[in-house]
Amino acid sequence: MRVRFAPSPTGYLHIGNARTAVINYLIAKKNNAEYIIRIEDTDRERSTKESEISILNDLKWLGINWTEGPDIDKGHGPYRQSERDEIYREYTDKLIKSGSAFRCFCTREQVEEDKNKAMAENKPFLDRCRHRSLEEQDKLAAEGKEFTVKFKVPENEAITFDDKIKGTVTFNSSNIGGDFIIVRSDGGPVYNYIVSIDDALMEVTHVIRGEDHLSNTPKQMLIAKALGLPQPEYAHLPLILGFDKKKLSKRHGITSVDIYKQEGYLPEALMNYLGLLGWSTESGEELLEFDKLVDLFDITHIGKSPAVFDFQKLKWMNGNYMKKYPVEQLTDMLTPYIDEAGFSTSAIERSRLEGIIAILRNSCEILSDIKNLIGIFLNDINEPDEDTDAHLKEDYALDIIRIAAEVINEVNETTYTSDFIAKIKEKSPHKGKKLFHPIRAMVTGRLSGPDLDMAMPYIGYENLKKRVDYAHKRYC
RNA sequence: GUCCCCGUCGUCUAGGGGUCUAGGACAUCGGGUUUUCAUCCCGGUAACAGGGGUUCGAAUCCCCUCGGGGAUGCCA
Repeated sequence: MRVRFAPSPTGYLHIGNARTAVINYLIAKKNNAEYIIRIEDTDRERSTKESEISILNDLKWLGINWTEGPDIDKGHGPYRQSERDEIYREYTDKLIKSGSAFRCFCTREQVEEDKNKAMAENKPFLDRCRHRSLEEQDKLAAEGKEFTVKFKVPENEAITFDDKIKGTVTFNSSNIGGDFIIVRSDGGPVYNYIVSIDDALMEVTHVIRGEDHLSNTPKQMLIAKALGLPQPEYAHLPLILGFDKKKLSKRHGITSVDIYKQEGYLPEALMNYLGLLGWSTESGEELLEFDKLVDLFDITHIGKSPAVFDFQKLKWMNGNYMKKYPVEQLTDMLTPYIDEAGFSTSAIERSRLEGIIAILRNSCEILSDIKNLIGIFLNDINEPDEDTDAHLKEDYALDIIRIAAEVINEVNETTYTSDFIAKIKEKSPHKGKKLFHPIRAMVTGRLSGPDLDMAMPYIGYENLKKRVDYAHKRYC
């Protein structure tokens, strides 16, 4: 069994494509199959080397290890379509000579007009160049007339295939839009054409791709048939949608795998989420590490309907994967984000850093969450956010601030951790929420956060005093 | 327009004629723990797109409508 992922290097790795890559990978792993990467860079205008590199990097980061690709040629290369022109040219000649394809010299306007006419009459579009003889075509071409090469679609022929996800799908050849371009006027071959050739030549046995390719499948089958090439099995994955049920795009949130990486999502969480999207396990278990995911995966379990991408659930999953790491390792993972927040981790004692992270870790769902939390410990003073500010203006909060301002001078470096809160409690007319919430707000600058008793030792007496004094000055 | 695909809680899904007063997860709400918030534990709200059939019986089969998506000459 051989599967492939064929990205087009015209941008970053999109989360929807990543899903396709992941599903292919699960299948490959499950069946011990070869996993081929093929770069579909036939769009010369938009394809870039940088984007090929970034896509490949993102795939690696996700944990996908291909067995064949641009960097690993096992005799089926080249693995970039831009390097396979000779191969395609040969097939194109073959198709033209056999009459399965023809050169079309019509202008865009002419074709548009003909198409509209056919559409209006509800008849299949037949290209006006499709009957030209080879000699005639040669003559026109020799005259220097611009042409495209088109595949001659047979009339009224049933095209059926058994899609592994969608079931049996049938098209009528008269209904797929008529003769279609396989080579552009600039000589560049078109996706729908060479995908058939490459899949066959690379001996791909199972084509698993997005549903947006479903309507292209009959064209590709026709090509393979005309060329006498083998047909792969097909499976079309339902699309991933945004919250408004429209195809997932930038306005729905993050769609670039690279950004997920930057924001501190873990590759194993993304793998889990993407791999599980569209189906569920028998037990209902959802937190599945890679091996288990592979073990339980079965493409026939994937549903037929599109799925809305649930960012919250991904975060939930990510938080769960973060919990699996020991503090030491998690600290290493978090360090870049703490630095990014403007603190110099290299200047902080390691044991102190790990102690802080042990306290903060449960409040994080993604690595970058630490950026908003770490200031609780590392800042001298934390400016209260809007809600906290409002809270600190309450009468009971003001009482607590005044008391704290006294108490802070009654404790010292060594006693504050146990006595600061205790003494406030003694003097306070308030208890419960009206006691602890103001303390939290005053000390951390926010309404929620880690357990105060746990946090105190890591805040330090000096900073505590600064914060109390600041609050006293600001609010009283 | 035409062709193809799809339609169960807000979201991901289980369920393939009776065991469905429709199950699980995320989110949400409530309770408990925490002398505070969060975490954690427990519990609740919430769905078969609509209409016709077939059948003793339909979320499950068929048809229509509606809705969404995709393809339909030089994106993949």
